[in-house]
Amino acid sequence: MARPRTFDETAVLDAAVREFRVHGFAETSTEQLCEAASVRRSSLYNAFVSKDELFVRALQHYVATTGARQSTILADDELTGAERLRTLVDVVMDEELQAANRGHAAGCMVVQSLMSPDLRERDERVSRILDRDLRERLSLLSGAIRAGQIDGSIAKGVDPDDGAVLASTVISGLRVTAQTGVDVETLRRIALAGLSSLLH
Amino acid sequence: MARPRTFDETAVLDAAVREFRVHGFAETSTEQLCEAASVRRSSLYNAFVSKDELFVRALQHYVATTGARQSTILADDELTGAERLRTLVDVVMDEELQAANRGHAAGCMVVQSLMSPDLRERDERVSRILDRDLRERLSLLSGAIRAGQIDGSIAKGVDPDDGAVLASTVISGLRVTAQTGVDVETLRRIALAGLSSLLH
DNA sequence: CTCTTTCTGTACTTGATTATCCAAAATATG
DNA sequence: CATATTTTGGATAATCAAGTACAGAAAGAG
Repeated sequence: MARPRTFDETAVLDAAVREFRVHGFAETSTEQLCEAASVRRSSLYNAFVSKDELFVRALQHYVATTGARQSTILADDELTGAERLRTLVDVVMDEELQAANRGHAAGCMVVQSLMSPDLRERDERVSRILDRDLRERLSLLSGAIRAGQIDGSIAKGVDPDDGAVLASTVISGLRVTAQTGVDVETLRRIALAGLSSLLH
Repeated sequence: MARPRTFDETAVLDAAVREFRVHGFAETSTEQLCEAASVRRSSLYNAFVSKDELFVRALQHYVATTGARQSTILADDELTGAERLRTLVDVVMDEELQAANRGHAAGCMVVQSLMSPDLRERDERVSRILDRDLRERLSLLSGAIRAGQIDGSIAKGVDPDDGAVLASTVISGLRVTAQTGVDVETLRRIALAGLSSLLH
C-alpha cells in the first residue's frame, strides 16, 4: 500500500561487501557505498539507518554467504577430508583470481575487521559476528579433518582443533600475501605447502 | 642557536608505531598520536609536517627496526637454517605475548598497510617501503632456507623462494589469528605446523 | 645581557563526511 | 480514481578530525 523500492536490499549488501572487503570500514565513505550500489543517499539511510548499521548487516551477509559456501564444501560426504580442504583452497584462490582480473586483491571483511580492535569495540555485534563465524568455521574445519583421519586422507597424528586453527591462519595469511601481487598459482602452491602437515 | 626540542624524535616514532600498528592509519587520530607520544599538537606538526608524513616515517622506522632484528636472526651463521626460522617464530610470539599482557594483539604495520590499497595509492612511498621490505624479507628467508638445505636441517625438495613466501604468509596469518585471542602457545604450535614442510 | 631563532601551547579555521530534512514522486489499496 | 504511505532526490545541517596561526617561552650566540 505504498511506493515500492526501486532497489534490492540484497544487491545493496552485496555492493557494500564489495567495497568494505577491500577498503575496510573507515576508508569507505557513504558516498562510495551509494555509488557502488547505485542508490541515492536517502534511500540508503532510509533502508539501513546508518553507516554502522549497514556495516553490521554487510558483515553478517558476508559471513553468512561465505559460511554457507564453506559449509557445503567442508561437510560434503562425497569428498575425503583432504579433498575438502583442497577444494576450500580452490574457492579462495578463485576469489583472488577474479579480483586480480579487476586489478586488485580480493580483500576480506573478516581479516579487516579482526585487525581493527576499534571496530570490534565500537559495536559489540561486530565482535559477536566474528566470534560466531570463527567458531563455526573452526568447527567445520576440524570436522573435515576428523573425517579425513577416518577416511585415511589426513594424518592421524594431528589434533583436529589445531589443524583447524592452522587452516584458518593459512587462509588469512593468503589474503594478506595476495595483496603483494603474487600470482595466484604461486599462492595456491603456498597454501598447499602451509597445509602439508595435514594433507600428507 | 635556538631553543632545543624537549622531546626525542625517535621516541615519538616509537609511540606512533605503537598506535599505528594496532589501530591502522585511518583509525588513529592525531590526538591519539599526541597523547601516546606526550607531545603537543604543534610540536608534532612542527617536527613531522602532517599525519601522512608521520605515518611514512613511522612505517619506515617500523620496517627498519623489525628488518634489522630479522636480519640478525636469519643471517646468523651460528644457527642452522631451521633454527633461524624457529627463532624468528619465537620473536614474533614474544611480541604477541607482550601485547597480550597489555590486553590486545600486537598488530602489524605491514599487514595493516598491505590490506589497505587506499593507503598505498595515496602515497607511493608507502608502496615503495612495503615492496622494498617484502623483497628484503623474502630474500633473507630464502637465504636461511638455502642455508638450511646445505646444513641438512631443511628438506632439499622445497623451492627456497616458495618457502620464503610460505614463511611470510604464515607470519601474516599469525598476526591475524592472534587477534582472535588464541593463546600464544597454541599460536606457536600452529606456526611450526605451518612451516612443517620446511622444518622436517 | 640582549637578541635571534626555534619550539610550545591554545585557540581557531577549514575541509570532509556523516546524517537529516522535506518536498515531490510513485503505487498498491480501497 | 483518490488517498494513504513509503520511497526518492536534492539540499542542508551537524560533526569531527586535520591542519594553521600566533603569541609567548626557552635557550644558545654574540
